[in-house]
Amino acid sequence: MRKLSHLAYIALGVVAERQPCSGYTVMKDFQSSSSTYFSGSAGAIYPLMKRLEEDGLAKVERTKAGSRTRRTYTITDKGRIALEAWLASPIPDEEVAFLVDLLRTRVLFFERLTKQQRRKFVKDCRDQLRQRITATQKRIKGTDGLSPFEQVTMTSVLMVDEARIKWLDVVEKELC
Amino acid sequence: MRKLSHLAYIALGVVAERQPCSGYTVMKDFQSSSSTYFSGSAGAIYPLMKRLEEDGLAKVERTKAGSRTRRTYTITDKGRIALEAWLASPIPDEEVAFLVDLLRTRVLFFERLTKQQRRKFVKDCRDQLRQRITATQKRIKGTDGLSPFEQVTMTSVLMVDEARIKWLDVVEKELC
DNA sequence: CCGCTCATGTAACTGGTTACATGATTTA
DNA sequence: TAAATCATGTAACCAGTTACATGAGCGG
Repeated sequence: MRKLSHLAYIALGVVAERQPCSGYTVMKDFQSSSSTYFSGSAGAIYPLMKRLEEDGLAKVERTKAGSRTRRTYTITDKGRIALEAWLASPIPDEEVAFLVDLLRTRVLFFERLTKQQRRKFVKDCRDQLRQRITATQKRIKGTDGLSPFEQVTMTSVLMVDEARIKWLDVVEKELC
Repeated sequence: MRKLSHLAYIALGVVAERQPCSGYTVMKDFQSSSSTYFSGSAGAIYPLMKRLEEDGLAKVERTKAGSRTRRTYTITDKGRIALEAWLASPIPDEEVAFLVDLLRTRVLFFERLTKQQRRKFVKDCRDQLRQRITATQKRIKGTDGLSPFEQVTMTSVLMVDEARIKWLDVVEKELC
């Protein structure tokens, strides 16, 4: 069986959680996720769902709706095993290290900015992060029916954003 | 002019910093970077350098070395303007939000793991993060000739990793 | 019946990836 | 002089992206 991408594993996890569900459900899940790494575009999800089915990780039930086929996915035993193996497998160092932060990247080239520009950058980022934090807090408390797993996942976003703000203080102190 | 990718801007920044330099230098810079988002593969960098030249953002000086051509890049005025525009432009929300954390993703599906497996996950992650922190600290202090910009950038990695460890404490408390 | 959301899909593209190949130069 | 590293590149591939198209079904 071909190696699964991160997108594939996450999609499989979504199916496991929300089954029986449509590709559309999976797509919407990605789109409403607080992480923006995957856009959750139709062009990514629908072919992926097909692949999951081809690989026997999910099974699909087809129903007719007028001229169209409606597809409802459920996870198979094979899919469950693959998902759990992924979840329980030792996390490779590269995955632990796989962190992207586009703010950090820009500071690498701060040399080319004037102090004013740097201060503006720091201020803007701080404002945006604060907004994001408030929004995330609201989402954690406000959304009912949020599983503890989803809550803790969002807490991660919160804590990392707080760390990023603290880091901005360092940036300001050291480089402005 | 075509829109530049993140990789392109970063590469342009590297050229600006290290010029005159070869594509190989840029490649090695990516590979030794503490961020693993880009692999810095030859297949990405060399075509990219060509694109930068085509777009007039970098200029290249060709010298002969035996049967091969050696290329030395420097940034052009146009390139400098593009780079500074990128650096000084307001950071779009999506970029602030563009954070990937593969540990977080897994916890989303923690439901499928036993408490033991969860504890193991937390322990493993914590160990790996601690190692990473130590390594990063060493790199900050140990590497001589590290610019303050590079130092602060690495500090970001440090602070975020520390936040991730604290988050793991929450995971343990709430979910194990 | 209009507009919105649910739902499914495809075509063209893009910007990466891995893997391979090979020559030049330095150093032990 | 052999091995390592510097240096340049390409071919095949792949998993995403955007943009487009279209139909079903429901509420006002």
